[in-house]
Amino acid sequence: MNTQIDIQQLKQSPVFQDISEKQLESFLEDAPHSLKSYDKHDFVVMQGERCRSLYILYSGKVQAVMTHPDGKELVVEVLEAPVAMAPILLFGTKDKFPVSIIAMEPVEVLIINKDKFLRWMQEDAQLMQNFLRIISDRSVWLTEKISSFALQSLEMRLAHYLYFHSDSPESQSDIAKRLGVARPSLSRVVSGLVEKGVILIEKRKIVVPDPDKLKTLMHGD
Amino acid sequence: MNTQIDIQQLKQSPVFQDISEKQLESFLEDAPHSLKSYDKHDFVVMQGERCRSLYILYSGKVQAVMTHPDGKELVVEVLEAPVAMAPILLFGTKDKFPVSIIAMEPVEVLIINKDKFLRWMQEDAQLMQNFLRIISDRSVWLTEKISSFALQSLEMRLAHYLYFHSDSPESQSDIAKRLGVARPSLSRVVSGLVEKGVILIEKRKIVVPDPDKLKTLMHGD
DNA sequence: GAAAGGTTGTCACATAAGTTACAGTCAAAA
DNA sequence: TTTTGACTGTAACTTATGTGACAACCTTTC
Repeated sequence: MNTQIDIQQLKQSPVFQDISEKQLESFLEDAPHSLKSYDKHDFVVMQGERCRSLYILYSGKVQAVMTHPDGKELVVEVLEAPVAMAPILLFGTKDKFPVSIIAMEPVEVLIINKDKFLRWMQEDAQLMQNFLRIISDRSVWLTEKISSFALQSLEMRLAHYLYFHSDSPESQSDIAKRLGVARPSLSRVVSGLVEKGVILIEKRKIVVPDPDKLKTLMHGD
Repeated sequence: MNTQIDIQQLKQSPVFQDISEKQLESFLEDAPHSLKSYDKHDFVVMQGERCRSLYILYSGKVQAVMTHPDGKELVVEVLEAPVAMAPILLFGTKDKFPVSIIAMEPVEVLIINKDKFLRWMQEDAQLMQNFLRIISDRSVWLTEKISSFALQSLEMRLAHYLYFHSDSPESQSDIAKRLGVARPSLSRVVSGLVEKGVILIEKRKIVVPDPDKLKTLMHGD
């Protein structure tokens, strides 16, 4: 199977950090791989689906979403190309996606044979190290996320979120999904922060004049 | 530094699964390591502390606890020897413990030089694979945990907890800490389950006559 | 420019969980 | 046995968040 992959593009991904172009190129020539396209709103992967390949987001932007039987949903993270999509599943005991992956815009996904990749990784110390760093950092990030859900109020979580996403143009509905709360609940807390003078609303967009004010709210007043 | 380490004991740990005794022995002879003892209630590690060694719980039982400024706390997990204590920190970008580790009984911790261990891991494919499996599985577990905190009611989480811990003799206060809620709130939900006939209380201990009944509650009625 | 569809603010109400307090019960220690 | 301390049930009250609904507004499309 041969597709025209831009090595330069791929090299930007943390998985291939400090891997030479030559190596990457020769690996791709050797390993079976394919490039799949998806339209906006398509499900790239459904929660619970089996996975026995390495998925790399080659272009575009996707959401990782957890859905619960009763309809509630949580947007766990947003991924932008180029980045590995579920590195955990390569080595874990379970091989089912814990989240659904949904295209937020037209998207291309590079699917690479798992066994070939494993072998390559065992030969290339740098690649292995990249991989270990990625999933280790991910674990730390997940642990902190648990802490925020279990121990922090919505106001703290919103402050935290805005502090790190002050520039992004997300709607309040979207932010609500990322924080796992109902939209009116979020709106209420947003109004609260406006009254406190921490944020302002301009043309329906949340503006943060002074991020330091948010910081004081992030760990409890 | 030489301490009398029982190789048999250590071999039971998932990190050293399918590693031969000989190898383990010769590694320990080569690598600097030490064995530290802690009493019940001691802090083995404080949240935020730096870590540049491999910590292996050699004997005893510890809790991993997250504490928040306002006093709320969450017992993230309970670890029983022999098991690696913070495998994430070996390869991640951050090197600070995201949780405190507290001894639940007298405990011994084996502290091994990180660089030696890394080198060993790069030489031994089996060890590397064990390690990858452990942190991958951990990520899946953390992801599911986030889902339960963000999307599930306390009743669902309690049902889930009891389903997997029906035999353990934990007090309600302890369970409350594991679920990250106030003790009276948990007591209320426990009473609710008793009324529903799903569990019963015998001598202050929660008894689960029929785990299948719990299962139906785990994912929302 | 009108229509359609999505986004926001807000309200009234319902439910879930936190807080504080206190009394009853059990179990270990003296 | 008595005492002490920890654990439990529960009550009254507060606070946080969810639910459903609606009108106002903005943006895109026709």
